[in-house]
Amino acid sequence: MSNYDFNIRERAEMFKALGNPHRLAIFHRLVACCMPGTLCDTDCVERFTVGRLGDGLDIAPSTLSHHLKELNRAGLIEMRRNGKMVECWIEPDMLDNLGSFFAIPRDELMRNTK
Amino acid sequence: MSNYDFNIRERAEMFKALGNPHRLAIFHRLVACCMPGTLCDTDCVERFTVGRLGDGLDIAPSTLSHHLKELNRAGLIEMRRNGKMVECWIEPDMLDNLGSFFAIPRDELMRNTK
DNA sequence: ATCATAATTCGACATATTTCGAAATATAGA
DNA sequence: TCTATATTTCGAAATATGTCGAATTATGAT
Repeated sequence: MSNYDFNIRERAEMFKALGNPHRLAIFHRLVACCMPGTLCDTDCVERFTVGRLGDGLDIAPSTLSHHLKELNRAGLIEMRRNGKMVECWIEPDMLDNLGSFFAIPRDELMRNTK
Repeated sequence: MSNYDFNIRERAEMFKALGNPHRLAIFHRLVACCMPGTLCDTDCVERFTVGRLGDGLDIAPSTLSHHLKELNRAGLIEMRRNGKMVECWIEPDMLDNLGSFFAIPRDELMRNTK
C-alpha cells in the first residue's frame, strides 16, 4: 500500500534519530502541525523553517542544522530550500509506517482476545 | 485510558533504546510473539528467556544482558526471573502507547481530509 | 555440598555522538 | 555588487555507547 519498507537496520537508524531529546522535540513539532500536500499547506509553511524549529531549544544553529540533517538522513523528515529559508516537513505516510511497527501482529490479536 | 504518560525526554530514552540494531531485533522478536496475561502465555514462555532472545544475534552473553537491561530501563520490556532463566516480554499497552506517538493529531486529520 | 547452566556485573577499550564556534555558502534585496 | 539573513560545513573537545572477557551471582540438579 505504501512505498515505505524498512529492514531492522534502517528502522534502528530512524529510532536512533528520534532517540535524542532535541531531535525528538523537533520531530514532535512537525508531527503536531500540518504537512505539505494537504489543505493547511500554505497556512503553515513559514512555521517550518529551520530557524523556527530551533526556537526554544537553546542550541547553536550549527547544532540544529546537524540534527535536522540526521532526521533527514534517517528518512524521517523532508527538507526543501525556499529562498533564504529551508522548509521542513513530515510525510504522513512515513508516520503511518512508523506507527505500524508497534502494532501487535494480527494473529496475535486474535489469539489474545480473551 | 492507559497508565503510560511520557515526556519528551522519557520518550527519547525509549527511542534511543530502539536505536540499536541488536536491541531492535530483540524488541521485534518480543513484539512478534505473544505476551503474558494473554491466552498464549503458557505456550510461549520458554521462548522468551534471555538466552533465546540472543539466538542468531552473534553477541556475547554480557552484551546481550546489557542490551536487555537498557530495554528494561527505558520501560520497553518486562523481565522476571523464573528459576535459572529470566523471562522477557512486552506489555501490549506499552506498544499501543508507542504507536500512538506517531498518530497524526485528530484536528489535523480533519483539516487534511481533502 | 558440589556442580553445571543461565544470566549479570565489572573494567577496559575502541568507536560514535553531541555540541560548539568560526568560516563558508546561499539567497534576497538595496 | 555589496549587505544582511538563513543555513551549512568543518574541526575540535567532551561525553556516551557497544563490545568483550573474566569474574560473580542465582538457581536447580546430583
